Amino acid sequence: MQKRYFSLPCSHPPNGPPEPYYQPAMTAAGNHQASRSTGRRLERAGIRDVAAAAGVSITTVSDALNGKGRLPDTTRRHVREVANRLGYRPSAAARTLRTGRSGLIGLTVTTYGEEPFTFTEFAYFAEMARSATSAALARGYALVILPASSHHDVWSNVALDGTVVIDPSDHDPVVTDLVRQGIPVVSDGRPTGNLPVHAWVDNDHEDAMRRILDHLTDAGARRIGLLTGTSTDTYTRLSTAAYLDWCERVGQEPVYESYPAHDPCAGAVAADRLLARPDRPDAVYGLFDPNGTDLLAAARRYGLRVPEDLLLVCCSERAAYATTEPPISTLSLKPGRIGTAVVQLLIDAIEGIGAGQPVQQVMPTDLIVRASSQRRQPRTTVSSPRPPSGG
Amino acid sequence: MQKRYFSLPCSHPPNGPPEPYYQPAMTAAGNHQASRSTGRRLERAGIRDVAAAAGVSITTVSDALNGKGRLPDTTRRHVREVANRLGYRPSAAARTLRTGRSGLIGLTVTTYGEEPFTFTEFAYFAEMARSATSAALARGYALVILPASSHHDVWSNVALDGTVVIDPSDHDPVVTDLVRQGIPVVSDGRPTGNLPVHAWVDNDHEDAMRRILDHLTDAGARRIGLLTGTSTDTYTRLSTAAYLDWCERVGQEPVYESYPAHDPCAGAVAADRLLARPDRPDAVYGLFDPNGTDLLAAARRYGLRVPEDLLLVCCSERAAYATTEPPISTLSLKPGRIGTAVVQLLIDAIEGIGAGQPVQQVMPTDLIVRASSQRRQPRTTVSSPRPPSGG
DNA sequence: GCAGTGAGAAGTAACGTTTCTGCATGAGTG
DNA sequence: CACTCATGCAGAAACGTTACTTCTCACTGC
Repeated sequence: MQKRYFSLPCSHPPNGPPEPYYQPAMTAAGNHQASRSTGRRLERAGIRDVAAAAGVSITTVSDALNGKGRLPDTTRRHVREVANRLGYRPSAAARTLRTGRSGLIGLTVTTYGEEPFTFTEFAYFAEMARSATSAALARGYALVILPASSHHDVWSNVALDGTVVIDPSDHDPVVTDLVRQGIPVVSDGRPTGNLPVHAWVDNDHEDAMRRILDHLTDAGARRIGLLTGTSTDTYTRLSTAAYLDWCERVGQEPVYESYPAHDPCAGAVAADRLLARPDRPDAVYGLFDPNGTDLLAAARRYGLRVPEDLLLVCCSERAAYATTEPPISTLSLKPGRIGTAVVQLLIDAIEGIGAGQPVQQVMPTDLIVRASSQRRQPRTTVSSPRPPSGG
Repeated sequence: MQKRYFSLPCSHPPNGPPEPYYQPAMTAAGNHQASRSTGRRLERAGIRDVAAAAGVSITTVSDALNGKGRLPDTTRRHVREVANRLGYRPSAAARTLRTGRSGLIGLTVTTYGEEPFTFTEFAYFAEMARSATSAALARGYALVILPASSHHDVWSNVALDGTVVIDPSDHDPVVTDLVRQGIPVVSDGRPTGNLPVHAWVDNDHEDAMRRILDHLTDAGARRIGLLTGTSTDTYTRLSTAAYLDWCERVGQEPVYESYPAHDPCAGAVAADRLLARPDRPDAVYGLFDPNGTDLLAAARRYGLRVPEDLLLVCCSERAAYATTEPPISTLSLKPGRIGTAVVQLLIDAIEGIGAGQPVQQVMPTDLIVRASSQRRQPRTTVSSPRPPSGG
């Protein structure tokens, strides 16, 4: 026991708080150590040491600490006290090897460049990761952050009970490999292609689109434009399809511009293009996080007032949109709820709850209405609606 | 191989993409399985199966795959091919148990409430975590997110090679326990008390404070106020001390208000208090992330123009401060660099590089000067400096 | 012809748990 | 009184690696 303290920069005395049942217990560990030829570094007390010190078998120690077996409370308490006194910590590796459970969940984010996180979806990811961590912890699991397209080494070096994948790409090799190994995978976002995930959680993007378009119409919009992406992920696809669908239903000619969503500059250019069109929309919804500022800047360049001349909504989790001039209405995907749901489904799959049935869970979104999409503002004089410039 | 697919909600045919070298290889695993009495779930190929299939011993397999031992390239290649064909993945748990290395690093964030992340430092934490993850991955380690004051269970359930602690509190029980187990701990932020971390990384807060105060003076400030915290963490302590020191040196009466930094509302109140004082400062530095908006709002309430009547700087990583009206100068702690440095030090300690000497590393900060702290603005007419209202 | 050498590979003991099985003992039954 | 049966515990076999030691040749130099 003292030896352990010698090598540590620890200033308090080697004798801990007074404990009952004190015996020269570490001698057992000492003998044990002496019997082993390999001199390892800092010797931690193992289950054997506890068993020897408590005068029972290792079976009894294991059972006592794990609440299993048929043991009277006296034995259980005694073993626990001894374990405590020796500072015994079970080896996670040994337990994992034996039980096949590591208590570890992978959190995988798709990477666009070298860095493991995408910046475009950062606020979303941050909140999602936060809630996922919370949810996992609450059920006794910890999250390991892993990049989707990493060196394979890292992936195979960590024992995962399951993995959460955010926006998996088509035929993601990592996901396929994990599933092939029998490791449950749950994705945030509908998997494209036929990626064999066990479950997924996604927002109801079609419903969200309809609600936004209706909201803009209610606010007086006559021609609603869309800023969308060229990529083929489900979010973009579903949203754009819902927009086109809505246009057809209400009889509006679609007015949209698409750009590669992962290119931060392209958004501003596309926003400009959209407002430069002869059939300029009097309301725009931007599918991606930076579109709010992009559109606001473009509107300024064209001398358009928001919301008087142009109504604006964008999909984002950024708190900053509450304090822009004017504040911009946003659609929140509620990443916190998603993160929680994904983790719950994954752990259910890991623990065999729900019979391993694949599950799809569609989550609602939140439309946060701010000044940018309201013609009638509470604290302002009512401005008469302006006729749209092109129709 | 087919059996594995049966239990999966996988819609594509059981035969994957065409693979070279296909043989009924799983029979090896099958026999292996048959020889064992316990019928476990999905059988993964183990090193034994590879050895049997390749017609060599498990030692040879291990050596071939790990690049060790004395093996001719032919054997090595052969073993690798067989391993590949069987889809062999070494068991991380077994490796960890045997080698004592898990390749896992804990990332611990102090929690104020129930949630594992602090919101106040969120932009800082996000960037720090991102870069720490990158740095760890680059050296073959993965990060596990763990809350500082969590159920002890989670901590002892994961085999950690080391831990990064962000802003450890006084005598943190988790840190003390980890160190007692001989697990290297490196902290972001100087440890308070005599917490026995192996190394720490921190910004040069005194230097930062001096630079900011000098900058504000250069911009015309006559009386510089400080918005600071009541807590006793080193950041607050060092910064406040440096401020007082500077005041004494230049002969200015200190003008500061402190508030509990973890209370989001208190900041706005304290900002108000600061500007309501009879000896109102004509420049303010806010130590915490939200202080920029707090102070801007307070200035508006008092009819003070920024930067004409009040110069403003605050310590934050928020990108949003670049687009406020006016844009606010910020001090960036460069969390990316910190995250990288912390991880490097930790992995050095884990791998025994640097002889286990405790290391302290002080990192520079970045002052990002924006309109809020410049009386002379590039694109504006020069406004004559106003006399400070109180002195 | 024979010890010496070194390559190539096999044998086997750990690593620290959990869990299955088994062995006593004593109390309750017909 | 033989019997079941529950209780309290111990023994030992995994779990899947890695690493240390040993073995077998074939080839060298003397």
